[in-house]
Amino acid sequence: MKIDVDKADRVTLADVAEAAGVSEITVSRVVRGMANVSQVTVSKVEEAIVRTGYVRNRLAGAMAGAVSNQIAVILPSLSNSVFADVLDGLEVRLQSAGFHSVLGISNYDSEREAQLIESLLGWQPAGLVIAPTLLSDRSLRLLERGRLPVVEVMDIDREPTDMVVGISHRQAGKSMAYYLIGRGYRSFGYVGHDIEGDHRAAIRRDGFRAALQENGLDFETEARADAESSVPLGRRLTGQILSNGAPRLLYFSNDDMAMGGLFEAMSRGLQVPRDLALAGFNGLQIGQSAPVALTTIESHRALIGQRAAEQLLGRFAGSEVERRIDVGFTLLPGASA
Amino acid sequence: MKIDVDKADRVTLADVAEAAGVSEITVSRVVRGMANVSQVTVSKVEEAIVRTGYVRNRLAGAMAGAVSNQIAVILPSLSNSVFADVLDGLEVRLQSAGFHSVLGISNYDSEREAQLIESLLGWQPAGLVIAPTLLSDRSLRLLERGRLPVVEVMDIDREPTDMVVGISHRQAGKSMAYYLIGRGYRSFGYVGHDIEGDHRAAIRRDGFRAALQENGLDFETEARADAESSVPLGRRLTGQILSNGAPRLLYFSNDDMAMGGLFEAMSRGLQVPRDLALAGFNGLQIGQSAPVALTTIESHRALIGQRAAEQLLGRFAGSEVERRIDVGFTLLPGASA
DNA sequence: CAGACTTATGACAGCGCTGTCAATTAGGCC
DNA sequence: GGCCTAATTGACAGCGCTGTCATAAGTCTG
Repeated sequence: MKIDVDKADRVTLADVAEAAGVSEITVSRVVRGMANVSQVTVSKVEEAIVRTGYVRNRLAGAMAGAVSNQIAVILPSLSNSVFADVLDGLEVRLQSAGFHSVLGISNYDSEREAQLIESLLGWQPAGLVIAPTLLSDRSLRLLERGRLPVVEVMDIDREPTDMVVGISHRQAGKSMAYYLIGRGYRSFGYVGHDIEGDHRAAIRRDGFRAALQENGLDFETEARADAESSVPLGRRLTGQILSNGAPRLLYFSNDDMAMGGLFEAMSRGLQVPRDLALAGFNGLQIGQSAPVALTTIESHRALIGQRAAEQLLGRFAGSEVERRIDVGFTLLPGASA
Repeated sequence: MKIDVDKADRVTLADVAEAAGVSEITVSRVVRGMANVSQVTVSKVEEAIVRTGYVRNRLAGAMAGAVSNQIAVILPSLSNSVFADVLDGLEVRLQSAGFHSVLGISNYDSEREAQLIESLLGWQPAGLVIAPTLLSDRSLRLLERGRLPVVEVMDIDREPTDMVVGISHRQAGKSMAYYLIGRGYRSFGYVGHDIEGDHRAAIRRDGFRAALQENGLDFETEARADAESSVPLGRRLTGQILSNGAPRLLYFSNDDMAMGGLFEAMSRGLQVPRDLALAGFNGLQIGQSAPVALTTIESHRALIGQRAAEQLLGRFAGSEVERRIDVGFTLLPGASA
């Protein structure tokens, strides 16, 4: 009964074909905008499509062998605007090429990540973009078996399974340290969020520290918490550090944290950078608009998304593409350090 | 040739069935975790699945009549963290129920929105969540024909096609005005972004203004730009207003804009709220952590996403659900006004 | 105007899975 | 032990579309 009702009003290619007086395959060709159909037929079919209210069933299309226009996207989080930016960049390019993203949020959990990969792969997507958390062995096996283009995004500090687009977070950390040392700073502290989960933040910190050590320096203090990065967390940790005699400069795990630090300093009536200097990472717009513009590193997140999309599109088009794309970063010398 | 290769290493139910010495349908039941399979068989099949490296093909599953576990999600933008928050809330609930979202970004363009609806509907999703821009007639027709649960999110100020989850932006605007009038403010200005595209911002402004007029007041100045909302834009427009004798209080189209205003005021050495008072909308975390906490309205964005997900899940479970859910908003009395 | 193409259209099978219904086996009871 | 119910398992068709190959119609040459 219910099935009958469904059948009755679900419009299929066959219905359109009948309405237009042509065969299904011809309608299919019109729908897909293929060239080898005469103008007259095209008009007839288009009219029939409108009349019947046909909506293409891509499920069936993809099943029948045509490739899917879905791209699986796996990100660790969306509450951090960084990944929203990447997704935004991706979407811009993908959509204009007629693709959609199917989303999965791993929440920095490598088990969940594996589940997501498996589950999303089940939709036979045309490609996969992932900002990996840890990529368990199981995940890697799935990706390799998948026979589909895979782009890992964000950091290029390790060997990609297939392709990778991002920046070297180690270099980003080092660059900032060199810059600051060059500016004359000699006393450093670190303020970070949960860098177990966010390994890229950990790599930046390591890079920064390595550069310090090259110059016989090291962090004098570190404040860390097991929470996701946020402005209030940055503020709280900075407060903690300031209570016990702060170093000259604080390096933050990212701009959210650094904004918290800046706010805390302002609240205490400190002069930035005279009394306390601050540096972050990401180049968030808000940091650049602050009364004291943040010294930070612009990580070109949307560009990473766009490039990732282009890598996939290139592969689909059959062209040879680079396996590793470094979009580079830009040090933004603000007023905060 | 190529086809042969594909066939050779694409593992299907049939392969697993053979490996386990049972029928396809039995494997299918195991994969779907159905109850009526004996323990012995389940183990045999699970072993075979691992051995063959089988990955479920949901495309075929959905085609064969089982419902899809995909939810179409259409948002106007992702660069605004507001929608990222909604999406985040959605994902939390959907993922734990085994659903995935297929994403579309309309970029506040109603033509694009219609295209996206049509295109995403082609994947036969189980449900649709949309933060509508304008919903052209064509879009509405598609939604009605779609015979699938639809949740419109963000504002409940107009009649829903099916279900709606959000808040009344008109009320939000009014509430803020009442609060500020109650605090003794009598001189108001408005600073806004492109409210042609963002009709919700327009509604808030209208509500605010209506409340002013109830009290014989009105905006003394307005500064607007045709751009998306952003901190720098807020800063720039505030600067403009301040150059020609500002009103006592500035009402901003949202918190991003208000943060810009706050920064501009600070940069000019103004005391907030003594010299200039500011109010925003959204309750962004950063505004609450600022040295002068922003007076604003918390719009519970993640909650909207979660509730939208629950509406869909409720429908799938066959339960009767409300057509209209007002998640409410919370006025956050900050120090800025 | 025959022969060689090019263009337009269609028939058919099958993608991998699941709903339906039937068949088989096991367990319980008098 | 025979009959009945419950638990397992399987056969079969078909979801809506597109790739492949075949056919029909039109276009050009010399």
